[in-house]
Order: sequence, then structure tokens, then C-alpha cells
Amino acid sequence: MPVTLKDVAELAGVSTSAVSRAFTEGASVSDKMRAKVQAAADELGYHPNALASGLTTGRTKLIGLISNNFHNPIFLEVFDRFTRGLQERGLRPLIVNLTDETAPDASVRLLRQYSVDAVIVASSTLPPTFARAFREAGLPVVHTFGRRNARPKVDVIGIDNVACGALAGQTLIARGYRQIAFLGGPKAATSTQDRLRGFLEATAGSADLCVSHSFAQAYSFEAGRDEMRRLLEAGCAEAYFCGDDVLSIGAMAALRGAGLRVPEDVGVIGLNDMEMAGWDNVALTTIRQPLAEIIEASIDRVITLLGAPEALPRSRVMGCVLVERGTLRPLPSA
Amino acid sequence: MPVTLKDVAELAGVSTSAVSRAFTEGASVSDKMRAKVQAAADELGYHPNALASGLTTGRTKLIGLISNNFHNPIFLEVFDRFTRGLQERGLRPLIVNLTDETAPDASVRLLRQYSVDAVIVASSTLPPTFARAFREAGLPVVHTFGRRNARPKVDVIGIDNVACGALAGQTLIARGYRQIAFLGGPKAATSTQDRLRGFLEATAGSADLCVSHSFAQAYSFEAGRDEMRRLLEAGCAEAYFCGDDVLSIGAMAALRGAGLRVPEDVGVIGLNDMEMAGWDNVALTTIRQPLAEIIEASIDRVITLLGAPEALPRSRVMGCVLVERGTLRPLPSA
DNA sequence: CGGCACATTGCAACCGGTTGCAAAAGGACT
DNA sequence: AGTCCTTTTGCAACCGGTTGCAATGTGCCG
Repeated sequence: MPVTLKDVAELAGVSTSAVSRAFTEGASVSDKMRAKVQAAADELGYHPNALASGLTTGRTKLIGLISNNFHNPIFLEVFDRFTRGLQERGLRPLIVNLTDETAPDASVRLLRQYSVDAVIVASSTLPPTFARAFREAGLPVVHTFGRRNARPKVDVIGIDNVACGALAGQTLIARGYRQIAFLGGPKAATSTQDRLRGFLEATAGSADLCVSHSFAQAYSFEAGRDEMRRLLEAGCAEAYFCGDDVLSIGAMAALRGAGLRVPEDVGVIGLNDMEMAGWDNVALTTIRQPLAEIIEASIDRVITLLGAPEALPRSRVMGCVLVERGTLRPLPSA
Repeated sequence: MPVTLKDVAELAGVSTSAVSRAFTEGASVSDKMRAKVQAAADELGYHPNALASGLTTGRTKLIGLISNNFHNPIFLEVFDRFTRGLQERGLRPLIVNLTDETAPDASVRLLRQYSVDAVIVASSTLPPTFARAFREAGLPVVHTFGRRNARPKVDVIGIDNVACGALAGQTLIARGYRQIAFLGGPKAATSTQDRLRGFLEATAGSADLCVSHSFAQAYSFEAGRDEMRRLLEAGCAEAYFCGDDVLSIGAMAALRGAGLRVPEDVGVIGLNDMEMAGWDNVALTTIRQPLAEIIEASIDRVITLLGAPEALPRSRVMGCVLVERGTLRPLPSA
């Protein structure tokens, strides 16, 4: 039913190889031939079959895109940017939703079955071993939002979570908060651990500071709300650094539900600066993660890897800045 | 490098056909043979190449998933459900992000290049002709969130937007609102048009009612906020039926920004009941669209279509119900 | 034990392209 | 016109599987 290479070749009165070459960038074909083939192809409405060509070239232009954070609104932005970015470069994302699973085996198998050219693991809650499994299976991998590493086993692109945690801690101190807490994401996530570490390091040493921390079950609204509710029973800190924006929003819902005002009674600072953080009714003070750049860099890196699969893995870290909105009290005007 | 059928055949000392059959459901193979092949395959870590087999069988298990609403948080739920549902059934979603484009041609071409078995168009803002283009190209299509149709050209699964509009209108009237308005999504979207129609029909005839309507640029927070800001300059209705939840949230941000309280000063009702509508800090009264069922049904329909590509297209409509939260004033206690 | 039906297996062609290699064609120069 | 070198083109094998068909093997019957 669909029109094939052979059909075009017949109509144009040339060999199939000629047609194939006419559609291949930089192949050895005369202009005359190319024009003749093009005409026949247009007449028939021919388009090459990507799968068949992938079979021989080993290149499918399929990129596995793996994630597990389908309840964090920032991931809609992540998917938007990844899917757009990939398709602009002629690549196709093949999505794997890991919500129910955490073992890499099934995903590895699946993506190999489809001969993906490379894999992007977009998650800060999957262990580093996860991304590594793809590399060991011979697939180029980029771990977006992964943990920076001096001698990484796979390419990592993300932010310096330790520095972000420190920035949050310093910011809270600068605002004059004394009882401060970290309400983190899932304890097992490298992002959570690193943010906590930075936060603790930055807030250590001041004797008049009361610093505490706890963890939410996930990076989600409900998890943030529930954890903050739990915390409120024991008594409340003056300000919270929440593991990310959606946790912040959940936490603020719990705070307001308990009759507390933000920022008058309690301060909150998030991390990510997802679109929603800027919504008028949220106005979250947060640390901005440069999402666009991270994803651009991830895609660029994937493309590099396609051409040089044995390239030495490296970590790339993007800078984060404070975005002032309305959930922390202002700097005390010295 | 990767292990192929031939490798397994050699190791097992059988023909490649035998191996192929051993991996094919319901093929003619003895148990003994299957066991022998399985053993060899396990030893080598063999898994069939989905693309190669797709080439001969014409079945790739790839499903095109097309959408353009990457700024509406409900679509994160949509993607979560679609990707999970498809992969549970052994199908793989190939995502097309239409944000920049509206012409079906490029998508049709692309998805045909990858020999997708079927296409799901998940959008209420694409014209019916869009989904139809895939059908005309010979691809089974399901248009999720499409417009119901007595004699549909493609399968449509969604809700009765006219009825939803009517339900919203009736609800506002029942609450005693007199100056009511529809703040719709993009004017060109069938969902907007139908919701408006139902809304107008339900509110027509009452002389003491003042009914108006206008349209936002998109189904997004910003669009809802901006349109509401515009409306506020001219003066405000008592209650708004917003095109969907995210528009409602944007509109409420504008209302509160103008010093108006919801629901004390102005009532708001949305449509969808996305997760966020239930967040404590949103608590949006809305009309619930049964997302899980719609998506389940869409996937089921796709699977049916795979087996019977010439099945007569039909519209399937799911029921919607009011979800009471906190953005409309309560029923006047008669 | 022969005969027959049916289940199992292998052969070889094919799915839609790609590509190394050698033959054919074109061009420049003597 | 004849050489020699460079393009351009076609042939045929191959990518990793699938499948119709014929050959072989098996089980059951008389």
C-alpha cells in the first residue's frame, strides 16, 4: 500500500540505489539524477521508511526519554522542551514512564528492542546506577538532573544541588530567620541529599540558629502538604527551604490551612522556578534552575554522543539564582 | 555487537525460523524446541528487534501521540495516563509536540516514516480536520477530547461539551447568580464553541439574566488571567464559567489581584477537575471530566482499531458531574 | 507394519532500505 | 582519438526478522 523505494525507482527508470542515494545527505549523486528521482518521488508521494533505513544504518533517530516524575508540574515543562528540542533536530522521543517501576532492566530491554540511538534519563530521584545501566548496555546516556560527579560514569547535566542548598540556607539567615528547616523531597533522591548537605553546611556554626530537616515522600503537592501538616503538629519553624517548588506549594497550602500566613508568619523558599511559581496566586520566592539551558545542553550532549559514543562522560553544572517573589520577608533594611 | 536471531539459532543448532517462531505467540513450535531456543536466548541475552520484525509484519507497536497543550497542567495527567496505559499493553508512545505547528502534513509524514500502528490525537483545540488527515493517510486514529459527532469520520472520545456548558449555566443560575459570563478558551476550539453553546442555551429565556461571554487566547493560566484582567476593566459579572480549570485559576488570580474575593464577591466554576483543582489552596468548584475513563477508552479503542482498521468510526461520550469545592456560593437554602 | 493426518521444522524469498565494489560514464589533457 | 582520473551508477549482498511452502517427523489407526 505505501509507496516504496522500488516504486520510485521504477517510475524514474533508475536503480533503487540511486533513489536511496538521492535521499541521502552527501551521497554520490549527480544533480540530474537527484532531480529525476525527486520528481518521481513527489509524484508518488514517497517518503523513506525510517525503520527500514534504521535497520541497515543502525541509526533510528529514536531517543529514549525516561522519567518518573509525572506528578510534578515542572515535568510538563520538561517534556515540552525535550520533545520540541528533539524534534527540531530531527530526533524522535520515545517516552518511558517509570512511575510503577524502578528497575532499569525492563527499560533497557525495551529501548534496545527499539534500537534507540541514545537515552535521556530525566529525573533527580532515580539512583545514579539507573542511568549507568544503559551505558553498560552500550547505549549513550545523558542523565539530566543527575548528581554532579568528579569522575562520572555517564554524562550528567544539572545544577549544583549542594550550592543551591547553601544559597537557600544563606538566604534564610540573611532574612533574619533563626528557626529554619529543610523540608526535602524523597530521602533517597540524590537531589534531596545534596540540597540538604548544602543547607546544613551553610547553616552550621551559628550557635543562635535552630536548624532541622525532614523529608516528604515525593516531589509532589500532596507530599509537601502532608509533611508540613505533620511538622505543624510538633511546632513550626520560622522559615522553610522546601525541596522544590511543588513541595513548597503543598507546604504553603498546609500552612495556610493551619491559619498561618506566608510570609508574615512563616517564610518559604522553593527551588526550580517552574512556571507556576510565578503565577500571581503563588508568587513563590525560589531558586531558579535554568531549565531551558539544562535541556538544551542535554540535547546537545546527546547529539555529540551520537557522533562520538565513546566520549568521556562529564558533569555539566548550570548556575542557579535567587528569584525574589513574595514568600520570604524582605531583607532587614540594615 | 547486539545479539541477533542468527546467533541464537546457531547456538541452539536450529534454523532461524525456529527461533523466530519460538518468540511468536501461537506459532507452530514444539515445547521441546521452544525450551531449547529459550535456553540459548537466555544464555546470550537475546531480545527480538522490534523494528526489524515491524518491517515484515507491518506492526511496530508504536503509537503516535499528538498533542499541543503543553502549557495546561492537566496534560501532565494526560501524558502520565497515556504513557502508562500504552506501555502496560505493550505499546510504545511516540510523542509529537505540536506547539509550533498546526498543519497535519508534517506529523502525518513523520509518523508514517516510523510506521506507527495508530495515532492518538489528544487535543480539544485542534480542528476535526486534523485527526481526519491521518485517517486519509491510512492510519487508524482516535481523537481524544474531540467533538462528538453523529456521523464521525474518525473515532472520537470525550465529553459532551454542550451538556457541560449547560450544566455550568444551570449551576450558576441555581446559585442565584444573575450576571453570569463564560470566559472561554480559544475561540476556534470546538470545545470552547460547544461549551459556549450549551451555556447560552441553558441560560437563554430568563429575562432577568445578564449573560455575556468572551474568549481567552489559550487554555493556560496566563491567558485566563489576562482575559479576566481585561474583563475587569469593563466591570465584572457575578460569576464566571471558565473554559477549563487552568483558565479558572488564572482568572481567579486576576480577580484576587483586583481585590475581589472568591466566592464572596465573584463565583467561579471550571471544567476538568484536574489534580490541581483539588489542591487546598485552589479548591476550585468544577465539572469533572472523567480523565481516567476517557484515556482508558481511547487506548481500548486504539487496540480495537489495530485489529479492525476498517471499523466504523464512532463517538464515545463520557458523563461529567459537578464537583463542589469552594469557589461558588452555596445553594440558597430555599 | 503400512498408511494417513497432523504437527514441526527448514528453505528461501521477502519486508524497505543501504552500501562496498566494480563497471560505466564523463572530463581534461595530450 | 586515446589516456587517465574522477564521478556517477547499478549489482548484489546485507540489516534482523517473518512466513508460505514443502519436507520431515510423529502419532494413531486398522
